[in-house]
Amino acid sequence: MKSVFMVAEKPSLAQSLAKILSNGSMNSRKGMNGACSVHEFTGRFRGETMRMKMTSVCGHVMGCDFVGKYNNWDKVDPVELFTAPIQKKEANEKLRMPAFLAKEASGAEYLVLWLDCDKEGENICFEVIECVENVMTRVAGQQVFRAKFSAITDQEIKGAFNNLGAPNKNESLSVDARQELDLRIGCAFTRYQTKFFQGKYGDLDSTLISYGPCQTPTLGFCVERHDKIQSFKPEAYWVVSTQVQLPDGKSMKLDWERVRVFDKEVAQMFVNLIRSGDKACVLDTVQKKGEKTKPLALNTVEMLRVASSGLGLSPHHTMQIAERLYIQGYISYPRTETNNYPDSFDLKGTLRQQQDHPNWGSFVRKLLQEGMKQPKKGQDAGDHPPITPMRCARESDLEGDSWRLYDYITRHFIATLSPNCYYLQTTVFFEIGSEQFSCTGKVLQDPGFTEIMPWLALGEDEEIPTLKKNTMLDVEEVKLIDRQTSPPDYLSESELITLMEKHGIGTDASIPVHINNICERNYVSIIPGRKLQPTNLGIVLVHGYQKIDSDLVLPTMRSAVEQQLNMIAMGQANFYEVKQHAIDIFHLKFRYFVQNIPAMDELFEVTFSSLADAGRPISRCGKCRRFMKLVEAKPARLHCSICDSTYSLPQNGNIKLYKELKCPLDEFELLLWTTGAKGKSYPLCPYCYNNPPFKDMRKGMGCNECSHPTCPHAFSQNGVSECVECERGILVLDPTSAPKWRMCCNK
DNA sequence: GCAAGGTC
Repeated sequence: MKSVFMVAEKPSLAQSLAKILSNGSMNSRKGMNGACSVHEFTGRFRGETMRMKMTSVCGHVMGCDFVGKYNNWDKVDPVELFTAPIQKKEANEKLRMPAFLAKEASGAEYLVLWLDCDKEGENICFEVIECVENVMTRVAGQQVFRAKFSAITDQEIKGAFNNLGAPNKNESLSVDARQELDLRIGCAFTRYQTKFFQGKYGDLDSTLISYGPCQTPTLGFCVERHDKIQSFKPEAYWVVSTQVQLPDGKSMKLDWERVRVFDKEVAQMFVNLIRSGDKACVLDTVQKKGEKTKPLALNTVEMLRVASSGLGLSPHHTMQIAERLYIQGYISYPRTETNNYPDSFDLKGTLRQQQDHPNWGSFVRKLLQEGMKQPKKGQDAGDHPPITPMRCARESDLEGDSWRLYDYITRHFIATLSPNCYYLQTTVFFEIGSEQFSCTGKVLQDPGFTEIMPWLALGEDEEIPTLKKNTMLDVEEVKLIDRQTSPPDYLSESELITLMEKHGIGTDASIPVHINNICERNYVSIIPGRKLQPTNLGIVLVHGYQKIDSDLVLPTMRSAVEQQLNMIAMGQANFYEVKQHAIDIFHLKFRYFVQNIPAMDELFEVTFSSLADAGRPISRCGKCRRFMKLVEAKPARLHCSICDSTYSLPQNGNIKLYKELKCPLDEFELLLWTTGAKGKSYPLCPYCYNNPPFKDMRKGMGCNECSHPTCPHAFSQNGVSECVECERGILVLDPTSAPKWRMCCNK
């Protein structure tokens, strides 16, 4: 019997697809890599009964990187990265994906690709083909097919299977081009900046001064807001505050139709005008029905916004929690752009799962009884259905933030099927001495969905009386109040997400990563209310780009590049030409940036202190015998101001002088690195650590004798260690025993 | 030690 090999983008999808295509009768087993499952069944394909095998990858099979020596920061000038050779390598070596695919596809006559229907998915199609084409059985005619589907429903999937096409090479090539561009540009700028500024300053407090086409514009948004705050000039303005007495004797404040004026004399004139009319005359009373609409079905970015502003959770943390809730079966797939339920979605069934819930069961039962409402019509991006609860969980089933996120997702889902919130709005218009005023009040009529999302509820009822036209009221007060305009606040995380989405910076899956990056690199700090306040480092970076080449930080840069790449995807432009053109432009931009780096450096100079001024003396240099300074700001390193040399150190630990012992090889004083909780420690020579003394020694090399992490031989990465025998001598690696190093005592 | 994009 012939066989068909099928591949989805992720394990969960392979399972759903196999279930549909096999009508629920399949044999499943774990694949050899432990991550992917294989589902087998028999079915009909091209008029024949065949063996079907459905499995998946885990996202991209391959990634790209520079070849060998170009990964060495010390041996390669970053400008070479624009022309350096690039290779594809396994995205995750542990998964052994190419081997797994080749093994499972072996002998199959047909390949059906069920990867996500976007450009990345198209690119993964060709990665899969590359892995399996040589192990398939050759038969006449088309052997490789592409399924195009827009929802994971019976009808859609079976329809796609009966109407297969071919993978789209152009779309895949546009992804190849993007990967290569991002790699060359990002790495060239990052390495250059990092080396330049870390070689000069001691208090940057970031292990990396990175640049990227997504992270840098993301930082740009935060600094833009900071600049607005800094350059804000408060302006004085005046408002007229008036109060009238109602027929029942109560007082009521009125809103001035002019709201405010920016000229004191004009304001005073209005006050005089108003005071000249002793009564307030009712011009009209208008009543209208107001409506607060329920939310759209939940997609990823909306979830991230709400989690940040409402739950105080970072996007990165939110995705980690959502991922876990998904794996445990509590919610649907959490990465989706779609905020419209597909027609086949079992809304009622999903709602019924929640009807016995202690927190919202009674609301759900009432909703089911009175008839749930149609959800609002949103956008279908063709990826996954909106994020919804998949089974009922109580507060005791989940912990802390997991519960809070599940609680939100479920309330949001219920709200999308609830009625809108209705209220009655009454506005009374007044005239006092030819100036107009009004007063508005809202009275709740039906809370609708706000009952399940109480934080969106209308405020307290503000009932105001309906007053007949021409009613005259006493004016109790006419006051001139002086105020000042206030600066905007720092950019909130949820505003940032909106800006990124609007400018096409990052994707639903990568937006949290970019935001996390600019926090971890210490370009911004999170202040209360999850607002992003740029640090000095973040500010001088962005201002520096603006001085040298503002394109580098412009939010339009990413979309401009993507537009070019879309030409490749649509077959309207040649892959090599477009890619080379973009590389050439950024190559020039890079050279220009390097030439003009003093413009950015001027900003660094006034903000940061030089390496020579930073740090505290700790140990003697083996060359000049003077004390070197330990620079403790990230990345921790040693600096000898006499030799003007910097020596990197192991990170994330404490560095102390080690018994004032000297390295027998180079006379540098030894240091002891210790790390907190587990109390790991080892002595090292700062020179040997950076310049391995023996051939074939690499940084971070473990024990080459027994590879045990606590074995004293593990110190071999530094070339020296305390002698385990006499505890007095120093062990050095014996190069005569290469390639198996051996320690020998110098005493 | 670099980017951004998939996903676990």
